[in-house]
Amino acid sequence: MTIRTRFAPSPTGYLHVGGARTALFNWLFARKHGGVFVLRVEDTDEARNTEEARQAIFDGMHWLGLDWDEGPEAGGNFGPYFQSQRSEIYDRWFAKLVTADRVYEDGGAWRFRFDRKPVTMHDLVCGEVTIDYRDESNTPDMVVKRSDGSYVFHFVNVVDDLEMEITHVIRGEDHLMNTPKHLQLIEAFGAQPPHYAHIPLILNPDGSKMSKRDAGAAVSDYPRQGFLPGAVVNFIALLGWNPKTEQEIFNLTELVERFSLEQVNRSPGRFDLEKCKWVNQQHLLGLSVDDFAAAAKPMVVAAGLPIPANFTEVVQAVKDKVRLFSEVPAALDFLLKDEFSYEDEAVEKVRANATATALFGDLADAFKDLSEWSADAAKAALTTTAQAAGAKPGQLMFPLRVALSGRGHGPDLGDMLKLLGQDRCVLRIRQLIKMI
RNA sequence: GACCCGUUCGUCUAUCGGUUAGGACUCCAGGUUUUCAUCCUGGCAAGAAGGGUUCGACUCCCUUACGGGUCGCCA
Repeated sequence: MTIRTRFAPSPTGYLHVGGARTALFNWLFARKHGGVFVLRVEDTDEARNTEEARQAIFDGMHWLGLDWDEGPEAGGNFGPYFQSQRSEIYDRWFAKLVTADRVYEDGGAWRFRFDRKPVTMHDLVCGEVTIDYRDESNTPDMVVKRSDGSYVFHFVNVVDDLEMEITHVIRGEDHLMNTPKHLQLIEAFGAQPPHYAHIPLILNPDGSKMSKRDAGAAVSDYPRQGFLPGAVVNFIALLGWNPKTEQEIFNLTELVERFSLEQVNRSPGRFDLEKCKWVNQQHLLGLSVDDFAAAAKPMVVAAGLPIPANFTEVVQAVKDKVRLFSEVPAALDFLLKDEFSYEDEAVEKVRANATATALFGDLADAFKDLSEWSADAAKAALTTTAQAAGAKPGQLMFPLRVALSGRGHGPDLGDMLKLLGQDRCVLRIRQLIKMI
């Protein structure tokens, strides 16, 4: 039996991290078992569907690297994969309900008559859950066909999972109470239900439900902020699932190898952006300089900074010092232009450093007198200047860093000396002298 | 309100009756780096509460509290 999973978003808003994780778990499960991952668009709500939303969801899936074997763009033998194009199929299944006398008209709509008995589901994550349908007040017969003739979610969702031969339905816990309804429908059809696995929801840092507008909610924000897709996948995979090892950084292949539904947690997790950034940094560390430069370039351009011929070299200097691509422009702006800001705190430290204030003039002169400029030559000049005054070279290094970059943190000093060149270094030291 | 599900450091989590309750993020303190970052070491920090069961409970059961979910001609 081939395992078949599906992700079934409705195009009524952007792809959010909860949906992305649901898609990811379905994808991982299918890949892990050599199965098929289906994308189905649940666009039965004509009033709320938008083409933009549909596109945003596809873009998000592509960006995350979650390719689907069947569905829009991919084709397949169980199409069409847009529910709006499957009316005839639904009509056929609805007729079965009519024949079996399981639906009745109510105000122009059709309701499904529940079997009044306890219904137990065997969830792969939640275990056994029983809902008692004898309590009619709590489980009123549900509408399956609207008065305008269209079908509602519960009906089309169940029919399509059956029609598309889905073997495992992995979805958010918000669907847990829907499942007994779906089981009743499937029983009325005389069909075999798929396996179900309900995964816990993702919450905001404060524990409230994560929804539109919340920070980190939209998948489309991640490329904008300079996250790597692999890092986002890594992070959301670990939210509600654990690999039973102390390793925390995984690529997609490793996640596929390790994934299993038994290791999915039961309780909702809060989204911690700080840890997500850390995961991103870990992934960034493993990137080649060329790949890093290519990804950072658009950010630098967008910040209005010039792209020099030696851009890759410049980027190399900050590569291992940022957690996000979006931090790159601010991290190297002083290397690409002469106007940059000074951090008060850093300048204050230099001002308080008597050795620096006393020797800065000599250092600028020593730099200016060098016939050949290189990081090593400049460092040698710094050492000579310091020792001539009976000071340690190290005492001048932080002040020099501030003079060259305006800040206390940044690239390696040697990289800055080399990239800025002789004239700029002399100029910037003299500029700082004036400020202190 | 009714019905479901859940509850270990601030956060993500390990533990499947016997542990000094482990790891990671964050934060703090050292060290490495003559500078910055990386990195290394150390530290702060947890079983919601109350009852049982048991020789023994974070682990099993009950109650309460809290959190989340669901109760649509939305999906």
